[in-house]
Amino acid sequence: MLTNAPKGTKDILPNQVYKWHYVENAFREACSRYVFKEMRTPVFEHTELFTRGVGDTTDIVEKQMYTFEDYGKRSITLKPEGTSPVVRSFVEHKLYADVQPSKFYYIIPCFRYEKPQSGRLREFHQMGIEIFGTNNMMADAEVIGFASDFLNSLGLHDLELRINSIGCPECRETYRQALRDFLKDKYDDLCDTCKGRYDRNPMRILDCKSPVCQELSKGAPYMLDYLCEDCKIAFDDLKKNLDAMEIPYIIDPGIVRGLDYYTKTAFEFVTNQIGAQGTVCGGGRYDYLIEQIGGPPIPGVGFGLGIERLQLLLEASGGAIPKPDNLDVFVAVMGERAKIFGLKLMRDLRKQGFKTEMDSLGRNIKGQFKYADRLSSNYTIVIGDNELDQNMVTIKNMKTSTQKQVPLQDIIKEIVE
RNA sequence: GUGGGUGUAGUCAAGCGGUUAAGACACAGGGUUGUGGCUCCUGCAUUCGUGGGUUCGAUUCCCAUCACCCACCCCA
Repeated sequence: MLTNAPKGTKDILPNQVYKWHYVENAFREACSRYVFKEMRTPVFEHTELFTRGVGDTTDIVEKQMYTFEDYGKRSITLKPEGTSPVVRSFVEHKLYADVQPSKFYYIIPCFRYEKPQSGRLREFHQMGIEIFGTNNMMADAEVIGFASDFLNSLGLHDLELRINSIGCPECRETYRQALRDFLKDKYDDLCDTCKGRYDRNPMRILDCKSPVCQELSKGAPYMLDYLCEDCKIAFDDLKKNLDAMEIPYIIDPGIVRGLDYYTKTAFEFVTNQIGAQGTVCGGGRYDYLIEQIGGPPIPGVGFGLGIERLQLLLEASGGAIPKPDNLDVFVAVMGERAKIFGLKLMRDLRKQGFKTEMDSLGRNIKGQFKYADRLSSNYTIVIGDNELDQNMVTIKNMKTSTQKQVPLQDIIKEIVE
């Protein structure tokens, strides 16, 4: 147990971490082009932020949060998602007094007590963006367009973008009732899980996997048909914007976000290449969240993108992430004098910006070359008594297997070319 | 929370009731007392996730337990 990471957590090992750097750097660059500024918030927050923000009847809040009491008797929760903390910080620091709209991004760990499976962990990582302060569907389109561009930039082109409108609190309740009315006399035939959904979230019944429920829900009304005028205009607007930006999408009336704060726009980027958990990126609009948390009535829209799922997808789609070079120079030494000399040389080379390494296990010269090879060094510098006596070093190009003796002062010149 | 699958070295694995647990890769050392990638040699599991049970005998059969994986649910 002592040597096992906790269930649902994963170490990112040194030979894998370059993939994370690559993806994170690409994301930061995209954010820079789209003019989103990073916001860093604590790993934990007051529990109430999430019960109020995410919604206290959601699965996340009901049974998935890592909540504990600290020594000051405060109820603390490890972030289960990224949006509420950004909202909290926005309100706390009164950033709505800055020029609007506000555009933020974050790269964070999230924690949910889940049963782990492929693409689902208890600690996972999200990159996300948020736009606060505009009702304009341009913002929704920008957020979706950002996700699309970012994914494309990683060589991922065949993700499916699904969009939907889940309405505002008013029209959604009308719709739910319409759905219940439709299913009322079919209730007894629904599967057990859907019987539970009937009261709580009848919209879920529509995408139940059970063939019986699928049959029963045929002909059921769509949320899209129950949108109020305002929501309908917004959805049409969104589609118009996406068309203008030439972003392909499919309308999926089955999309329902699991966090209560969403309104109107809901979207997902989905793949079938990484198992059952195929939603790589999910987001939408949340017009009442900021107000609910105690801020002014300011609307917002954003998305969260799962880094682990992204990595799985990159793996599955063969998207090659370039491996960084391991080593420029290996300094091989023979004897005590050479070692002392090599130590200084290694330090100089590193100061000059070269990735440089020496052996510290006392390997013989053959062993040192083998080690240099394992580190895929471009050059190996050999220092022995001969070299020291002549004030020269031997430089071997490991790729071409050629070597020559050069004066000490010419080492760097030799390596650079 | 519910279901299914798997657990033999760092990794991939064979063995499936009988004396010392194949093999490959990796790793370490050597063949060459100053030169890597190829080749050759040597080393590398008193033990088969853990604990019980059955048996003269268990890595092999049974039970429990733990871990990992996958799916449902839900989500990133």
